[in-house]
Amino acid sequence: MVDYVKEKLKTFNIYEFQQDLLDWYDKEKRDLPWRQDQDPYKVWVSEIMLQQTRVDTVIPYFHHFIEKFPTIKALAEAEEEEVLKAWEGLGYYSRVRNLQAAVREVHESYSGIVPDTPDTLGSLKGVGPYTKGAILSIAYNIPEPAVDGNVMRVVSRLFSIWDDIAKPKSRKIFEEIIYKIISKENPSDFNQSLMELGAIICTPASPACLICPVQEHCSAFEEGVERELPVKSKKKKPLPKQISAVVLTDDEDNYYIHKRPASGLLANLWEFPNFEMLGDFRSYRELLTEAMKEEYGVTMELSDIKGTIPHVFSHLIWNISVYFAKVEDSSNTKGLIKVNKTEIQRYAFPVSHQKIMQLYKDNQACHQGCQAPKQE
DNA sequence: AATACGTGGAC
DNA sequence: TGTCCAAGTAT
Repeated sequence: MVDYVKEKLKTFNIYEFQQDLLDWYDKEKRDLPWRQDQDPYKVWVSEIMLQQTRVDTVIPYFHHFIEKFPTIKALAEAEEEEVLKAWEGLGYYSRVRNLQAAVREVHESYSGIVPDTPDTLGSLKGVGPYTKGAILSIAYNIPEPAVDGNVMRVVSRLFSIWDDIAKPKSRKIFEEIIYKIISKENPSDFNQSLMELGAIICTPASPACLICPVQEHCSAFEEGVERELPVKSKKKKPLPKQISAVVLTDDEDNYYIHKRPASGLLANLWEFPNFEMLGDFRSYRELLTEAMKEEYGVTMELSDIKGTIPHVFSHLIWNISVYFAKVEDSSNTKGLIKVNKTEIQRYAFPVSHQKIMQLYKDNQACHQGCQAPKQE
């Protein structure tokens, strides 16, 4: 452990800190659906969902997911298509593919019991250092650190730690501190209370130090630097890309859609056929027509652009120009699958393509409305 | 170590 | 409108 942390720990009253924090948590903790019990499976699902995702966003997904897949067995035996559909719109879709793979391993190799040892638990797909510690502590009451963004922010303020929390190696510093200060009597509530404090009081932009239950233990507050911490280096800007997409239909109102590869961006999700436009923007219609012919063997008459849908990822931006088209020969659609407008609801799409579908539906509704004005 | 991987909300 | 996220993991 580095010297400046050792120094801070000497004057840190661990027992009183635990008492103050846990008392506050008892009174103020939010009533969240994954806090009903300590079922390791439900704790696991909630921790995966909560990765890089806000509590308010997760709540409805958690209810639906647990209702649909209430147990390890249920999730292990479910179709991947159905599982992805339950995750639709949550983002970071590899999380749920890894979760199901790991749950299947637990089901088959560990009699359906979520492992309670760091090595075995950490060997499961999608279970990294944070999630491992969260499950061990929250579900099994084992005093392991669960260091996420909240904990790094809170602890960096408590001990005035100026290391850059965006750097991977910084996490070790925080884990060492947690090992020293974690409650051995109640590691479950201790870890959760630290995260809860970060979510409610010790927030990034304007921490509510005046009502903080552990204000008197906080080095950053004492020094008046709580707004300067934590140090977090910035990430680079997303790279913009021009995409053209086609809502391809036939005379029977079927859609022709494409399944994305099993790895990489939006893995295993469905999409409308689309291509990155690298050429001259004046010839995008021709580029798109050629690409559709080459990639899928599709010939069609392309509409004008019906709209543009921006989609911002963390590392890139799609500007999706949307076209409509009817297939000329529906037997010639290699690599696309045909679904009717009822069936299409069973397939999981990224949000950008849900918006494309909505654009198409709105356009149709308007069209019908114009042709058939309502009667008096 | 640095980058890929989603989305919607807050300021 | 732009910027920064929010209970991270895999490669």
